[in-house]
Order: sequence, then C-alpha cells, then structure tokens
Amino acid sequence: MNYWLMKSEPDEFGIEDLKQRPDQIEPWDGVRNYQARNMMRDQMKVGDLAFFYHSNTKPPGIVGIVEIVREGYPDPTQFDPDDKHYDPKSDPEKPRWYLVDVKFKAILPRKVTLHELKRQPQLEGMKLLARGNRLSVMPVEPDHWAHIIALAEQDPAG
DNA sequence: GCCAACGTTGGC
DNA sequence: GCCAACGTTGGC
Repeated sequence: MNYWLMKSEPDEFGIEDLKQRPDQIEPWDGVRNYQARNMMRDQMKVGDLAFFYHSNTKPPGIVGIVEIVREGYPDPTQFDPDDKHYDPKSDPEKPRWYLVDVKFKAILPRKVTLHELKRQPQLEGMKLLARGNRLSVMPVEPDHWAHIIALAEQDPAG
C-alpha cells in the first residue's frame, strides 16, 4: 500500500467540504498536469492513503487524511464545455485526463504547517519540500508519513 | 526540435 | 499583489 499527498485550495474545496459530503466521497477532478495524471491513472490503488494538503492559505499545511476508493478513470470535466477544466483537445475515445475518487478518513489533531515540515531533518528529501515543486499529487515515503502523523499528535512546540 | 512567450502555481 | 519556478504552446 502506498502513501500520497494531494493539494487543494480550501477556498475551492477543503477537508471540511469533503467531510460534509453525504457519502464523504469526492472525485478529485480538475488536475491538468501529466505527472499528476500518470500517478492517478497508473499508480494509486484502492486502500492507499493520502494527506489532504491545504495550499494558497495561511498557513499552508497538511490537515487531514483521505483514502483512495476508486482507481483511475477519465475526468468527466474535461468533456464539459461549461466546466472551467474543459479541455477541447481531449478526445473522448482517448481521454487525456484521469482522476481518482477519495473518501474522508480523518482530520488531523492539528494542522502540520509547511513551515514546520521544512524544519524537520527527518523529512529531508520529501517531494513536497523540493525547490520549485508544483505537483498537486505526489507520493510520500512511508517513514515520512509516519513522522508527520507523529508530529500531528504532539504539541507544536515539541 | 528549438526556444521565446505566455499561463499557472503557490509561497510569501 | 508579487514573482520565481516551471509547464505548455506555437512560430520558425
């Protein structure tokens, strides 16, 4: 089983929005980056867990955990001319963009901020912290995952 | 196939 | 709101 990190702007769709969905499931649509697409299409499996990361907010950080409940399938928004993620170049016979469905698992006891993550020597090499990283979906190493879970359960000062 | 222009991401 | 980083587009 694999671990992931998925970014979302809470003004658009935050962990609270997911929690309030009737079935607590949401298609992770709108991703228009080939690397992220490849991971959702080819690598994410049912039962994998992902951190829910709030970007473009103050402060940015990891706020919760979701579970992959449906594996890669074509993102329907690419074919909807009224959707802001519409892609007129995508051929329905050979869809360009894929997504997964995620389900709410937990809100962490506290937000683990980006600032705090950067101060952790144990997290050296984490993709999220790489210079210039802009991926909205990325893998997380199991030991990094465990360290972040432990951080969330302890006092921010500690 | 190169690369300048342009658009987007996302922290600050 | 700024801007660095980086992906995509399109002319040549």
